[in-house]
Amino acid sequence: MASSGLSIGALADRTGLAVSAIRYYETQGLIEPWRNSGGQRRFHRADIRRLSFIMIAQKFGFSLPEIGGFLKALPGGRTPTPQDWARISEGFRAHLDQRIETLQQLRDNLDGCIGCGCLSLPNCALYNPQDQAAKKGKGPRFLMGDHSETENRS
Amino acid sequence: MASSGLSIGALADRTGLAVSAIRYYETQGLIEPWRNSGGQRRFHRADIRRLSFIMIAQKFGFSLPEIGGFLKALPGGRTPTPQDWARISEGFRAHLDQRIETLQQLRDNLDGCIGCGCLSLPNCALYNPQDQAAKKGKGPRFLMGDHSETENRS
DNA sequence: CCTTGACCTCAAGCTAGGTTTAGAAATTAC
DNA sequence: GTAATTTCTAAACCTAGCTTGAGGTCAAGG
Repeated sequence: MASSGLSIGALADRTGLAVSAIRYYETQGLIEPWRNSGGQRRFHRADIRRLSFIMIAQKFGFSLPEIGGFLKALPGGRTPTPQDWARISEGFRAHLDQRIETLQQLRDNLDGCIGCGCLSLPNCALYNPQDQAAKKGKGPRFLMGDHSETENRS
Repeated sequence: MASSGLSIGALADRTGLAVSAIRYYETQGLIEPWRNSGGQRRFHRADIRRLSFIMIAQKFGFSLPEIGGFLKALPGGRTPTPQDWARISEGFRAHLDQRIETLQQLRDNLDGCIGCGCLSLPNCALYNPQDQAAKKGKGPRFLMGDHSETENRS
């Protein structure tokens, strides 16, 4: 019966995505359906998983191009195996750990700034233009110059 | 000399922000300059710190409306003291911890999915529509229905 | 066969967070 | 006092990630 692929509507139902979103992902190269004789898109059942991966990665804050990069690790020409998915998920997890660590570093720097009570130190790690905080010595951009704690208005 | 407030350009120089960005923040209610006799914006020196807080909070991924919410905790009518800033930073930190924890929970759920190798369990915590993952029992949206691991193409 | 619903393409619209541009007025520098 | 710089407003434009709408086609059911 359904041996000739899923319609876009069926895929939308299975994933919870809007039809328009799936079409958009196609324009972004994240999914590549084929067409039936009438020109309608047809999807592999494995694409359900592919779209689900996209949704999950978005939850983690990755952009569509980044997600496309992850998906390139999947084999072309055959249906990905569970092992393929496990491999891509591990690579994904590494990026994720990186992201969490960066946030934690930023938070710890914030703690330091709460400690000093100023939020305005020129050498405050939070003002480093790189997300890699606390890279002291590497020409920290002088974002804050206001260091008088008790100025008055008017 | 400069006792009547900072011009927008001076503030831009002190913070590293673009002049246009500062004006935009004003339209979003994040900063409220007064006007001089010629109609030009004038800013308090304390606004340097305010803008820096905005920049930091953005690094952490908060939206401008969220940041506006944090800033409402600052006193109106007087220049915020270091203590004021320490207080707001602590509230901010709580949101931040929450955000990190949510990410970690998601990551741990991903680990579970790597473990099961499927990425397609209907009860997988990652498919919960809420960012609060792992809320089993609360009618998890059935996002994935594909559970045959070895289907073939064509 | 004929209707209805799903699907097609293309273009425009939307939110967030801004930047750019244009023309005019204010301020600063010499 | 003039020239250069800055600032002003308003509107248009930009990217990401979509949604909506118009107008037309395809597919499935009775």
